[in-house]
Amino acid sequence: MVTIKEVSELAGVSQATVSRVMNNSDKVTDKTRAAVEHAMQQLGYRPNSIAQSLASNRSNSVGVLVSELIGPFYGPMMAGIEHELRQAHKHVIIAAGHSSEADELESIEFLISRRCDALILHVEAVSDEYLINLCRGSLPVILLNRHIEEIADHCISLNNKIGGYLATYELILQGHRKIACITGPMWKIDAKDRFVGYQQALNEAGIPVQQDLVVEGDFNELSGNVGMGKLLQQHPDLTAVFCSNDQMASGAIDQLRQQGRSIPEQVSIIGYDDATFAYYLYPKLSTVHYPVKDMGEMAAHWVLSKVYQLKIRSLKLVFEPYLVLRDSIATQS
Amino acid sequence: MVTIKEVSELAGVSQATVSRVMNNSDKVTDKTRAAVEHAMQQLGYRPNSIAQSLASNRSNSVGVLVSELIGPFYGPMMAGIEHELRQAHKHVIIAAGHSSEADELESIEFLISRRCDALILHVEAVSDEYLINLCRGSLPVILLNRHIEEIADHCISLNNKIGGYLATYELILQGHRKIACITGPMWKIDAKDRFVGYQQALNEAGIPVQQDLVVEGDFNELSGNVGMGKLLQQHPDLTAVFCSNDQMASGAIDQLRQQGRSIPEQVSIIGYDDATFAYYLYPKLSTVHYPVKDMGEMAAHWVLSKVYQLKIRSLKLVFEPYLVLRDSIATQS
DNA sequence: CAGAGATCTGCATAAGTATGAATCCTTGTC
DNA sequence: GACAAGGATTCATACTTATGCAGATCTCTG
Repeated sequence: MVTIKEVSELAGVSQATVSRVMNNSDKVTDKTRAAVEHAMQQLGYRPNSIAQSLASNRSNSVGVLVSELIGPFYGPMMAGIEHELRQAHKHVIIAAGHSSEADELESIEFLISRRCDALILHVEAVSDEYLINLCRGSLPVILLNRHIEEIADHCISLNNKIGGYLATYELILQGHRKIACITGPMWKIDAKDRFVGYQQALNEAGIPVQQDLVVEGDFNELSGNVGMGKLLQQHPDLTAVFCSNDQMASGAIDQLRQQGRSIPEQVSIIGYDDATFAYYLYPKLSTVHYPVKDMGEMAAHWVLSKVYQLKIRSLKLVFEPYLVLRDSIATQS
Repeated sequence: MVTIKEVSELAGVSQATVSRVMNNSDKVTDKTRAAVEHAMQQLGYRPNSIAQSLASNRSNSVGVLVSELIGPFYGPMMAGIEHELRQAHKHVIIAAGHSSEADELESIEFLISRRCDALILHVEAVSDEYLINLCRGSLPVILLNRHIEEIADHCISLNNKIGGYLATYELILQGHRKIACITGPMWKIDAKDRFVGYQQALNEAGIPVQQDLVVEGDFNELSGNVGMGKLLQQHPDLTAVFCSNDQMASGAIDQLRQQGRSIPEQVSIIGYDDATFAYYLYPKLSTVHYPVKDMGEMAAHWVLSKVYQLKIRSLKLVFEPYLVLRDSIATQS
């Protein structure tokens, strides 16, 4: 590998000058710059970024930890992050946490030991306390899809209340009154917020919230299927269901179809997340779009601005979801 | 940050000894080892992996380039790679190429300049020549999902002929005789091979291959939709279709439904890839499973064995797909 | 107990770049 | 032509760890 030294010798300057040419930090004459650049060309010089990192105490790499690499979330998120960071010539080092606390902690250690300049975390299992502590440290950390009040300025999250509200409001708007809800696991703040939005929309429309129109799922498909079964048993006359994510919506659709109910003619369905497969469901699922990619981009922007001093137009920390209307909702008269 | 020096001072040994304790390369007395480890504990020492890399000329990182981060493919692939490499404490640096030659080339440069110990590439746009050259260099490179004869031992690929064969064979087995095919773009070797498998299965069954039962698509949904339209126009009596990927299968299903054909009762469909959404289609799509995750794992194994001298049981370079039968195929009598 | 041999430890240097301090050179002024 | 001012360049050192070689210590044998 050709080093800065060889370049300097060929160009007839010192190593320091070559370094300065690369970082165009200090003033360099056009003439010497040209000479150096020519020498670099000629030798096919590539700076050794490891050595750069050691000397500058900057690794130029950002660690990204996601709870799961598989699933509809990770792709768009990573795409957003990678795209933005790369333009700034920063490296993305990834790690997966597999939704287990031990794994997530280990992954964070792993990334720290790699001397990442910043961390973008999409974690589930790790405790608030740990994260608060982490953020208080010297290593810049941004949390994706998680909101912790004490370190709110380190959190990029989605306003799930609005999402739940929008979904329910749309159903109301289409004339539905008997609107069921299959929630996510209520210990998850996301699930809770979405449910809050649901209640709020009903309240505003003067429709009482009936406890037995609400079933708690676990964000997996099967629970949507089972939940739908329960709901139909108790309320055969319901006309619409808000599912707290698309997986459960898919399960619910299966159950409805099994019972011979047509969608959306007899029962309207709305999901949440706008996962890739939502489009492929039949009928194509109307849902609440979760702007994961935008949020990934924003996390990258945050890092670029806080860590690498790039000027960023604006930093938005709380995102708002929006409706994606497809074919799973019908007007109820 | 606490360095090896501080550790050595606290432990009362030299830096070299501390280094040896970490790498347990040379013999170290249990006593001194204990002293050193105690000191490390006490100071909360974390080795600086940047410095390690510089000194050892090993970055312990593997560059992974994928053409697209979004899409059903890369999640499982990345998961497979990350999982295996992490167990060996290697870092994964990712880059996306966006299916453009310039971007892919730049990404490769980018990863090389990061001094990756090896590269795992999933590229589309870059030429064979370039890759052959790259593989001839000193940096270990493995190609995922691409087969180039000259460097076959650097390629992990899927036997697409078998896949096409299996899919078609299954349709024949279910009694179908009038089997159409929506291929991918024929300049892609994958698409071609899948089609070859289709032809072979028909030949073996003594069914003539009819050119007007074959339509060329572009792997996107719309082309499946359009292609299906054409096929139905010319052959209203066809009973089965082999689609060269799941996206096109989805498009074909839409078209069939639009024309009031029931699936699988009137027309059977089989896809290819087993993308996540295949399960969510209606009817749940029977398809050919593409073992992306396994292939990602194998790429990681390859790297671990070639670059880091880990012992790996076996290296498999050509994978075989298998059928996943769900609800989109019916028996034809 | 001497001495050979084996085992362990320390010294010194190397890896490639960044950067503050010091020096050199250029330019302009009188 | 001398000198100052300021810009361009170089010098020297730092960043942190790995490792060949030499030296130190220990173990065992005769």
